[in-house]
Amino acid sequence: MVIRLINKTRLEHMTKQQSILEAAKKIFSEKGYHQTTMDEIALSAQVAKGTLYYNYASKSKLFAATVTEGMEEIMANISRELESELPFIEHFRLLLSCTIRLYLQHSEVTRIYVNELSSGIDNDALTEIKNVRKKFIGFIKETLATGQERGYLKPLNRDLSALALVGIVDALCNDRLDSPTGSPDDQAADDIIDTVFTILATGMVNG
Amino acid sequence: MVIRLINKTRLEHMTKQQSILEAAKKIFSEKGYHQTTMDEIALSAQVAKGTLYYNYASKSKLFAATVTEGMEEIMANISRELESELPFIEHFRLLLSCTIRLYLQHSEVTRIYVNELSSGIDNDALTEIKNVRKKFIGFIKETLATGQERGYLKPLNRDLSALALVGIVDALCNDRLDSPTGSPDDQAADDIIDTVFTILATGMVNG
Amino acid sequence: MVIRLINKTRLEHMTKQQSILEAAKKIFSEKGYHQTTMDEIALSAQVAKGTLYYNYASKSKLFAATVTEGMEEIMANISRELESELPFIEHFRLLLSCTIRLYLQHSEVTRIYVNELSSGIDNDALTEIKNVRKKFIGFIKETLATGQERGYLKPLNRDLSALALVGIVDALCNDRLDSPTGSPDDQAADDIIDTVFTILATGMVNG
Amino acid sequence: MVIRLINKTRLEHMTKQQSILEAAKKIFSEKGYHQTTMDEIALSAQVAKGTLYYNYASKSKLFAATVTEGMEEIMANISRELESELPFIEHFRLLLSCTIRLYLQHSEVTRIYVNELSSGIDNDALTEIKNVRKKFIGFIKETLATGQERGYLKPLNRDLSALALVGIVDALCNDRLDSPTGSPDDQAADDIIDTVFTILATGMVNG
DNA sequence: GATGAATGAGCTTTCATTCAT
DNA sequence: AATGAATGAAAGCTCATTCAT
Repeated sequence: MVIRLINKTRLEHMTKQQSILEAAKKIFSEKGYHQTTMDEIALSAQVAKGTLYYNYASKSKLFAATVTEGMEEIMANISRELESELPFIEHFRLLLSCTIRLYLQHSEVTRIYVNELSSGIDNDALTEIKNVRKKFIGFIKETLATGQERGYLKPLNRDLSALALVGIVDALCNDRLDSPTGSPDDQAADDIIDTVFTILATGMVNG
Repeated sequence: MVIRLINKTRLEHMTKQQSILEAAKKIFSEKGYHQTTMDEIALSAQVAKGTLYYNYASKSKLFAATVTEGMEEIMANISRELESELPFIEHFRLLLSCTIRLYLQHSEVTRIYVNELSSGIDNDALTEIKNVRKKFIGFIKETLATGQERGYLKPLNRDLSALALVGIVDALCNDRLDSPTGSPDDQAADDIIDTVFTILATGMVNG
Repeated sequence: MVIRLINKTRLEHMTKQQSILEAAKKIFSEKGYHQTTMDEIALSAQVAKGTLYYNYASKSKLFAATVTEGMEEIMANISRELESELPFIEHFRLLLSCTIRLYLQHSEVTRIYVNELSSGIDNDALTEIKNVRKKFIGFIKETLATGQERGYLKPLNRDLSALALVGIVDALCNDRLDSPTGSPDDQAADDIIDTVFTILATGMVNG
Repeated sequence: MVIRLINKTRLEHMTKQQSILEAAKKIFSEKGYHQTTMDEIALSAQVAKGTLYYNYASKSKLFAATVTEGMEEIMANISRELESELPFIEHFRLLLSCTIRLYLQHSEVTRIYVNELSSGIDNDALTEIKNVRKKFIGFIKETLATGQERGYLKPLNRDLSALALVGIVDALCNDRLDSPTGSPDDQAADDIIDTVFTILATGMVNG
């Protein structure tokens, strides 16, 4: 078992809580929920195992905290980037492009988020995670709703549309992160953004 | 722990292999890979635990066999339904509609397929499962390729397009299966088909 | 930590269930419920730890089984010895004498039984143990009831009388077993029997 | 986990030592030694966990202190009530009645005292607790000795007699405290006192 | 082919105790 | 005198897998 320790000097500037969360994010992302042990996280965060439990009631709570914290950061970032006033279609493109970019950038969290939504986490924690997902989809839905109200978007079922958007993004980003090259280069991100935008904006069918 | 046994008279017409696979499908689908134990599967299939290992080398191999067999049946069904000669756009709609219908119909398998692609299955078995997914996406890609070659579809990146299609279908069907109403009624399926078709064919943006 | 293994040749004539129960009886008696670990019992019974759990659902269930089985054997023995037809007062003395003798003989079980009735065993198991105690007290009550009905005994509250009898026996036997000399010799048993009989039959106060 | 805090205004009039002892008494009595954690005691006593260790070297020492302090208070009370000059038989009845009354009144301490004499407390502390018990029995023995010397009581083995007395009182009071009605009412106490007095004074046998 | 008792490595979790502040 | 974050040894329990029958 190879455990890469978090860079020492970074650790010194973190509280234990932070370094636990950091370590958890990394290892959950690499190995998935069930193949990650609390021992590994403790080792990687350079704290005693008891310290994990002093800060988080259980493995699943730590997991939920990891995902929640990570996704909320992503959502906050997207929100910030979308604040500018732009024509709707530009706005829509921006939504897609920054979502995809942040998905790929925060690959550790999103990998967990996309892949581990089921798989035997206890119910409390699972509920918490599903709530983040709902929040994220609700967030997308708002933009779509605005577009529909102003007549820019077709009056499709909003829930399904938002789900569709998220589904595309999940699938493409996850495949990208799974492919052997590893680090998401800009070229790949641009390809994904273009394809997703074209499909969602104008569909696949010609003229 | 409630284990619903498979209907007795059905069991009598099955080989042990089949009843194991049947039981595995049901339980993996209900509880996910990690929360399913070999004891439960044996109990539900009404065979001894040793018999599981007599037929499948390990839990993960049994899991892989379950998914593979299930998805291949779905793919065969889709192929069969697509054999008729139709104008391309009708063909495309048919692809979507029967994919979605079969996804919802075979909810046990597809639930597993969508949710458990990561999560700590050993590598051999994981590879096998990923191969089924590749096969499925390749299968979608073919139809898209035909459409592009004949000029019906825009010349988008084919891999990404196929992934996008599968991603939308995964997301919408899984959400449907997850929602409290439980049994997938036709109304819901039709909604999904319409929305997916509209989006993929003509996009979300108006005129 | 010193674990005395059960005599090898005896082990060969036992089923694993029996040797587990035997080992559990010995170790629970020596160290009490909480200081006994499942590892120790497994080691002493010469089975794997998993085997304990294959046969008993939990530590507390194993404990309950140990006490129940042991006490029921004692009760069966007392019953057998009381079958003869004797004048009531002889019968009463016999009840006391064989109870005390068997308490001291089966010191492993009775030590557990007297000392561990509270102390944090989970509720299911605790209920089971308390039921054995009730059964034992009920058993004593019957003899007292007979004596009262026939006019040999004073019409005292039967529950309290039975409790009193058991309380005296518990206290004296337990003190005896606790005292450094260890092995309960006949002299001590006879002293206890005489004292208990005198007190319970005729009281402490002089004529 | 429900922790009832000690009444605030009472707390203000106590030293930390006292409030720790008070909290310990309550919680040890409710849950037994092993199911009580130092966290709970600290919480209930409204001090930090470190403060527990500042005042008592270990959990078992705190436990021993709790029992010792409580039992010594009971013994002091009994002594005080027995100071009056009475005919021996009245004196004997008074010994029983005030012992039983105080047992039931101080149910928190006596419950601990009766139930937790074994169960894995470390040896130093255990010795201390056993000493209190010896002291209590010695205390009873004195009264019995006086009675024997003056010819009021039969010349039975004094140790065993004292043990018998304590055994009866333990068993009846503990059963009473364990029974669902909860609060020990006077009726119950009187029943116990009468029964115990009759049995110990004149025995169970008629005429 | 089929069985199920037996295994033991490995996991999460608990909690008395310590010690820098 | 008092604190409470941090510790880590130790425990109960799970379950995929094996193998004698």
